[in-house]
Amino acid sequence: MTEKQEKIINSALTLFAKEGYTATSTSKVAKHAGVSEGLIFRHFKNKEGLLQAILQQGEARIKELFIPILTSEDPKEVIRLTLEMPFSVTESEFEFWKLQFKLKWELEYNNPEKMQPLQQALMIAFQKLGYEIPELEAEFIIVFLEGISTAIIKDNMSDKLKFKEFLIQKYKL
Amino acid sequence: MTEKQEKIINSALTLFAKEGYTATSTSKVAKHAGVSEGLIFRHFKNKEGLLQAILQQGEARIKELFIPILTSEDPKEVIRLTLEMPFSVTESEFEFWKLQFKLKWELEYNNPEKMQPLQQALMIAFQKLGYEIPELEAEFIIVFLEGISTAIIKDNMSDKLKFKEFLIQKYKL
DNA sequence: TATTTTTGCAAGTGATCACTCACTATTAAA
DNA sequence: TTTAATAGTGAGTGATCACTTGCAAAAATA
Repeated sequence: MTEKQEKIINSALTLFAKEGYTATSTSKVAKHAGVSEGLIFRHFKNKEGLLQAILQQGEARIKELFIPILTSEDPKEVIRLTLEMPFSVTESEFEFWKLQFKLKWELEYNNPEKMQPLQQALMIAFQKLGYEIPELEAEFIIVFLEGISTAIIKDNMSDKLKFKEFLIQKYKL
Repeated sequence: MTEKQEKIINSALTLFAKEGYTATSTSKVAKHAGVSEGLIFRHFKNKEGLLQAILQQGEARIKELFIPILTSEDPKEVIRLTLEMPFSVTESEFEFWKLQFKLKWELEYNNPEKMQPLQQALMIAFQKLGYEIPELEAEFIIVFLEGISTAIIKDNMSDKLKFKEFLIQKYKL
């Protein structure tokens, strides 16, 4: 991975997350990265290839965030870590996180199965805690996660800290 | 409103909701509607004007769906009707509903204040029911609504009916 | 050191973009 | 029935789109 190659990926991530994939031209990416437009196609074949490179690189980073949740034996910790996740996305991951949501609507990128290991872990956690319908409790959290994430990315939440504490209290974690 | 004008609006709504606003060209809209491309600009000035016409027309229809919730005196009914809303979007409103979500991410259309009357009504409902922190309970529902809507539009919900019943039971409605 | 491979750029390519313009057909008012 | 306004068309416009090509510089390999 050359220095210019990384600059292209970073610029593209920034612009795709801000303006959207379709609305961002390859010439804009090149200008932002300070390289010739042709170089994008030399390295990534086409615009779609550039996007895939960004996604591949980002998903590798995201996967690590799931490890502590999926390996925990304590059911309350599983639920707490899951609910806290959207509140603890770092500045550096924020752009990639936002891009994921944009792509879900802009292109028809639909892979809910990405969430399934988490949903399974949540179900087991609720089972351990004696909830009546653990599958639906787990699905409830997954569905709710989408709402929290949107509210945080769009900065529509009145008080993040208060809301987080409210959730923890609601599930007695 | 001429017949061709309506055809343009309907075609644009369909295509914008399916392919996205930026990715849908005015020539595509014209072809789908069976009119000349120039007519779009005669009637709506530009592409943005066409979008605004769609939004204006749709929002008028949507507002009516909120009336029964906002006028109800029964707190349990307020909450139940709110939670049931995403499950009862009719076939004919589905496209417009989907478009709303697409635009929220594609363009930076961000007007959370549209939800505020509903959030206020929910807060009062939770207050009447004696909940400890009614403001956060109301915000919780609003945030959750985003998640349910996404799951339904993207068809990611295992069993809509079961999930709806689960929600009603959860709030003892 | 000589040769090959990779990296990079500038200047293109045709296609498509949103939009305009000159003009005709239809409708409505005078 | 004449006049004026509106509805509608089709062939354009320059700008921008994703992408290609030819060639030079740099780096890696021999």
